[in-house]
Amino acid sequence: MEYFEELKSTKIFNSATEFECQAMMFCFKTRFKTFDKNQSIIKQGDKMEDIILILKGSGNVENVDSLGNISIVMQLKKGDVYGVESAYAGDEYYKDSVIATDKSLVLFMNKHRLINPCENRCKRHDLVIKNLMRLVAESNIKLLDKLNHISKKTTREKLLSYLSSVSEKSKSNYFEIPFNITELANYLSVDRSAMSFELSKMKKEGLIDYDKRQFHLFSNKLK
Amino acid sequence: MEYFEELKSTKIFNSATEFECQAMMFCFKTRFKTFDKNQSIIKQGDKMEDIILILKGSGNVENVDSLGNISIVMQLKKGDVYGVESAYAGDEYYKDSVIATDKSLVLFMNKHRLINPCENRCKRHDLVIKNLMRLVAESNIKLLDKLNHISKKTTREKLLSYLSSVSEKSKSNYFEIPFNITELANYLSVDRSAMSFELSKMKKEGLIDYDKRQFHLFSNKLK
DNA sequence: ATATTTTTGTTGTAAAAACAACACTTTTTA
DNA sequence: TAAAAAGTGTTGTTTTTACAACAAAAATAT
Repeated sequence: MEYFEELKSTKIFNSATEFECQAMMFCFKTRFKTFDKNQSIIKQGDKMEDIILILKGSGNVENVDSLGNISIVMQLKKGDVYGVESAYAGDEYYKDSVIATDKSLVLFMNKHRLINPCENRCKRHDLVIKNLMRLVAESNIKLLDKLNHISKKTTREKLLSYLSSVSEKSKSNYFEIPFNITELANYLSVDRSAMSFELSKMKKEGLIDYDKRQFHLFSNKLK
Repeated sequence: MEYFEELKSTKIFNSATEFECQAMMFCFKTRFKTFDKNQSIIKQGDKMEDIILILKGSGNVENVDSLGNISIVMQLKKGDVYGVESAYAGDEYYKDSVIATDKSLVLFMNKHRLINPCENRCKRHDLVIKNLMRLVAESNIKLLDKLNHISKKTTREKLLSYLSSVSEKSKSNYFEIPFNITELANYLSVDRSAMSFELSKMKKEGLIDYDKRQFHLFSNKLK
């Protein structure tokens, strides 16, 4: 079966055999599709038919509001899904776009087939739902994390909250962030130039050092 | 069985019989507890043992950061749970407080017992997990909603984004918000006095009208 | 390898927000 | 029902932000 190895390595299909996977692929009416960097995997406003699973590569969930402001809602890595909450909420249209940030392989699964109890009684469906639960819980954590950062009043506080959290996750004061500067500004919902200015200021003050996506946080200076 | 009616009316236990509920109460090592308005149901930083379910009343999930700023993360209503994501993430301590906003009845369920496959093979456990999934998905939606509001640049935009969303949900331009003014400021992460000032300004401009928690949105004026 | 596009840092200016202080109102409590 | 506490609206001041514009650097495409 094509792509079985990729499926096997995700949290959602991890415990299924090749045969079971094949049955589910049929049951969920799946399609595999590849995307180049910067291609749209999902377009905000399009009719929502599928829940997607990233099998290779990565993507950004982006939202454009009525004034044209772009916000990066969250990032998707290998094994992540997008659309589960919306499917449960019964949304008809995608509320965000998903843009590939690398060459990517994506699995599209029919949302009704995936979240509703299976008439075909395909053996592993219940287990997949259980696995999905863990993924949705993780997505929740990501959102809470982001909320924590952007709830801060000043740009500096937002930056420090974000950088500290990445630093903590990587268990080091030296770490790489998964955004470029422009994207980080969109993620933190601040003006890019103002943020860039604030970063330089923090560098001058000896709070942080950085080059491209590489950061060093002088945590001893953060009283 | 005590409180069976309350359990029955929640999404998570909705499909279980009294006997099954009783078994699960034992299996999840549950405790029922009542709270007065403004009492702490959960204290940020306390050891996390339980996932809670609101059976009567309501509560606010609040987070206090290192600078003392209070943020209302989300609201919990009857049938809502708190702590599922943290349990999956393996958090040891509660990351937020939950404060009763009414006289409330709360069910405490041991987190390990709830989220792990059941050795006792208690019949309905799988179904409960599936129901839980829907709740976590809903909580996800709430967070995305909030994120949408506070990602806006100005206080006015935040207010309009929030008020529009409440208006939409209540399908009317006249609606009641579930916050007082101070709480709304904490929810939107803006300064209370500045927000109060902005609200008056919007009232003067004829964009909105309000009194206490009652709002009227003149949507025709919002270009 | 060169041209083109995108990203980045910097600046000045105008707008908006936070903060602090205070009087007044409403709600809670004893 | 009186006293205390909590919530609200308003104001002036200071700090911070957004916005616009531009040059330089880096990344991408041809």
